Amino acid sequence: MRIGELSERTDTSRRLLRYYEEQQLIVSTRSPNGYREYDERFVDRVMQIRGLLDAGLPTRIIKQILPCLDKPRAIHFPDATPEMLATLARERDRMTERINCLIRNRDSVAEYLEAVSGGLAVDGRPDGAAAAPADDLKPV
DNA sequence: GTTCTTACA
DNA sequence: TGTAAGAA
Repeated sequence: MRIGELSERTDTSRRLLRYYEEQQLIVSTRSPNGYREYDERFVDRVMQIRGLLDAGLPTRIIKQILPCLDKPRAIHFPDATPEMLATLARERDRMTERINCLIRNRDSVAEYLEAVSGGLAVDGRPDGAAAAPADDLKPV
């Protein structure tokens, strides 16, 4: 597929896709006309990259750990250098810190919301009816 | 019409 | 990251 389709399917701008490629987070082949051609599997790959980016990891780090995240279940100690393991552990801890921070802020906002709108959610829906993506952070 | 590169904000 | 220009 060309960049346009990958862009739509991953909800990522063409600009960003080219940038990711520049940072070597993804690769592509070229059609005779020069257009970038992507394999089906890159849809998932881009999604994962976005997730890591959203988690606050710099592209520099993502480039290093992406290969390992491809097959987390597989036992490939071969390329698991001590430096990389340390990096992963460090990033994991930073993620945990952010999650805790988000939870605190979410709870603060929720508390404020409940204090003002007596039982009526700001969006008009009954309390709790609104989607709460932040809940995905709880399991930590 | 879609994509490419380069460059600027 | 977005957007613009000029070419393919």
